[in-house]
Amino acid sequence: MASVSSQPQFRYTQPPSKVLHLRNLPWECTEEELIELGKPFGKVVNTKCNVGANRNQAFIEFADLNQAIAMISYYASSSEPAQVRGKTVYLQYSNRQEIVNNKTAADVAGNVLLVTIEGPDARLVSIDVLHLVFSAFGFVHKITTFEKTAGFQALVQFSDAETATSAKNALDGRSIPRYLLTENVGPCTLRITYSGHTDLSVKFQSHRSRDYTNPYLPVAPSAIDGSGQLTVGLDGKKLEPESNVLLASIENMQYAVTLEVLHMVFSSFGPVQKIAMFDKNGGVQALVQYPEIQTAVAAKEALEGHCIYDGGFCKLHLSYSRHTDLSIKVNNDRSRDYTLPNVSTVTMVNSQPSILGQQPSNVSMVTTNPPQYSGAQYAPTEQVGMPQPLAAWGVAAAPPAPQSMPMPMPMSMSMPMPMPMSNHSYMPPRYGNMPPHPGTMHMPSQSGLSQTMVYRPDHIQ
DNA sequence: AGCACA
Repeated sequence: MASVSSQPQFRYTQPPSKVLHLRNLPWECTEEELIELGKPFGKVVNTKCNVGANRNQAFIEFADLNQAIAMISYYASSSEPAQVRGKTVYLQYSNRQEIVNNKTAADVAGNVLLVTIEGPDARLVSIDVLHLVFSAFGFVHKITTFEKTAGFQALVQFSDAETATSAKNALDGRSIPRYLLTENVGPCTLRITYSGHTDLSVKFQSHRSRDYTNPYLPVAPSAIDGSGQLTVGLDGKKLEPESNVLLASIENMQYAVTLEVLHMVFSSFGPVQKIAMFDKNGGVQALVQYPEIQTAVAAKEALEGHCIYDGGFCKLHLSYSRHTDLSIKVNNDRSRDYTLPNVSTVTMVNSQPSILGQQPSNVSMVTTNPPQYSGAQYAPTEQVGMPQPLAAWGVAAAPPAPQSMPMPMPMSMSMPMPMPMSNHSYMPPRYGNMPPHPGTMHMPSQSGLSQTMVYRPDHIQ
């Protein structure tokens, strides 16, 4: 009962302190402005701004008590009051002797970001999408994801605080571009603060965590079945059984994708036996049959996510079909069996003006001499055309140019392959003449290669 | 216009 202090809550004179209390500050007064204000009187060693319910109070701590006294004394007798941005601020000694800055980790810039993915389908966002998004700002060392009361969160580790800061500034409050998400995933907004961590501990490559600096890290046992086969991809999705038949869906189909175009694109990997195109929930899909599973695998890995046309148009999404042999009933503009001894069909395909350049789409040649996609083909060929990643985020100010840090050790399971055509005899098309398409932009791939430009027809200019 | 989220 006797514990209530007899001290008045506010006194009109206070014992000197090297900490000064400021009030009536302008909205969102910065630390810099406080330092500017105190600097004439001594060394400001600490500040705290945005204090109080109205966030218009602050504290300045001087190195020496005499400096604080000098400032108070000066303004006590000055005809000009202390001002910040023309607003009079009121000074007095603080009733504390030092500023205690309970800066949380979230306030201290660090190399690791705490990312909260907001949205009803947030947990459907794969770690690969996060990696792609954050790689636009620099090499991402590690990512861990977890569920907390705050929702679905990720820790994203960069080399340094500067890189992390540029990512934070550009991405905080923004939504992941729709084209990076599958159709079943709703809008996902990113909330980003700094994490107190400096180095994440990643034990396994899994659908929950990755260490991009250590591709030899074992894959999580939970992702491997009894046979030692991967049943879960590193993105956490179940791996479909491989098949010689690919299901291609075409996103953002601004231009007609014909059977011939598909044949040409897919023939780069080996002979295409059959193609069947059909409409599926508003889009166009196609089944593409190779004789060999390996060919389909190569085509899928190389083409997945890439666009048939420059500019983000006609983006391919590939999966393995359950089919192994398509039954083509009729050769028309939607379906074709290239194995039939139908001279007119073969002639037509081979006499197609060689849109791809000099390379004839000679099926047998490709068959006997399949393209090899070795590491040498990682050589970036499209730096000129590297799009700014953030246009899709609706950011007015251009972000720093994406740094295409090469992976020290590419993880073959998650690395997008460079376009197979890049080093072929014809040149990949450059950005330039394509009609712009608002709202569509490409994220840079981890390898630094553009993800676009499978093929560019002459008839589109 | 009066002292720092617990």
